[in-house]
Amino acid sequence: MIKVLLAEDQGMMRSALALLLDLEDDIEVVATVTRGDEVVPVALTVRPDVALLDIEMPGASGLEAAAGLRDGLPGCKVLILTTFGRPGYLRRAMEAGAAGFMVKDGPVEDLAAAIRRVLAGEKVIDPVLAAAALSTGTSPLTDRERDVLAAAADGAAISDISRRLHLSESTVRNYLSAAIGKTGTRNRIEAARTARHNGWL
Amino acid sequence: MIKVLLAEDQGMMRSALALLLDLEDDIEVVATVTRGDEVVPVALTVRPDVALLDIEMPGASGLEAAAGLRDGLPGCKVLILTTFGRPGYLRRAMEAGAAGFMVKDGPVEDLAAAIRRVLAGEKVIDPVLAAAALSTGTSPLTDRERDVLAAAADGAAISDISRRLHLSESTVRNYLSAAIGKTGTRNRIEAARTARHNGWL
DNA sequence: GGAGCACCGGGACATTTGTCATGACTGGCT
DNA sequence: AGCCAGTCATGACAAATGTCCCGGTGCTCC
Repeated sequence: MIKVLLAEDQGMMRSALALLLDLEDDIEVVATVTRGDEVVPVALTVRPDVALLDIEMPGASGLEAAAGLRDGLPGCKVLILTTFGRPGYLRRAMEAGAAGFMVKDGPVEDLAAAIRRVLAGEKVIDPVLAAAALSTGTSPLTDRERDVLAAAADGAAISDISRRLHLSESTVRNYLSAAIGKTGTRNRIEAARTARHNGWL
Repeated sequence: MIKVLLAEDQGMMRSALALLLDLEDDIEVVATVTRGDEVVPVALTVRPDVALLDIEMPGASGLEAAAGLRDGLPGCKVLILTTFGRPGYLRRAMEAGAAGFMVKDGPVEDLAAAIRRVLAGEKVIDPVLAAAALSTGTSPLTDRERDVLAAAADGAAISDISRRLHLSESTVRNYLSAAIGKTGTRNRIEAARTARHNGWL
């Protein structure tokens, strides 16, 4: 019996997946959590064989949770399940020690198959996405550029960002300008869009 | 037997819902579509009792599809199913003749119950959301303000927008300024955010 | 026949944003 | 030691943005 931990914040998706996976003869969902920061503590008590993690979750992202599991429960295989096939997500998932990366596309049957395959030691990765991740390359943004761009993305003015990050306004402008240049865009809005699209944010 | 048409673009959610609804004794998913503009044509051939529509879909939104069904197949009840509980979405859904509005939260069991209730002639609406929709009120933006704000939201500069919408740059600035004022925000990014959050975009 | 509103545009203005050159400090790498 | 990248900062400048006037057109409603 394969013991699965399911982390997914959207209620309907969570309950649907749990029901459908339980229908499989060899799979048992032993725990479901709705927040990223609940993954590791719960996993430590229920000891699942596979953790199925959404990326966008409150508390902590699935990628952070994956890194936590690698350190805290190395025997547990991590399968990332996400809505968005962002190249940067895949890259970060692999760096966090994930064994598989699936997009919430394609039928649910694939999911059970993927669970069995990661448990058998295989890596499960969408080939289209893998190619995109390789072609897009790694994020060109430095940590600070990412911070500043993320802050700018939700409408903060230069002065707001400078206060939030304890930087001078000039510095913020420089980082923002660098981010715009590196993303090949023309303003902060476009820069934030492409960064998000590539999973760099 | 309740005949259901399911419109949902995300593969995993679509197949999961279809499977689970088919497990119900009195419900049968007679058609699934992945695009908003497929809803009406398919519905006209399969004649479902209930249409379960996602809002965010390629081709046409679920709200547009709902309006199309009201005109083309008035006997068919429309149940909107969406990720985002935006007040404006609910309002527009009701205006498009929807019989119910559900958020993709809460368990899947609710869905089957909602289907039976709309078929019985009831309106099914999340009470929390209904209150939010009433308190938020209708969109203060005029058509043009919405157009301009939507264009600005994905990074277009004033000059880009003026070309795209065949307006003078002065006019674009005026509309944008009006949108910022009406949303009570400080720049186009914040304005776009709150407009999106309220379902005004 | 006003009053009100959505629409479209112009001009002037202050503010914000983005660019560029420059420099200091740090830590890592060779 | 020299070199490079990342971090933080200044100042100056051009360009874009946002605000506030103003004017005109149509349309609807009372």
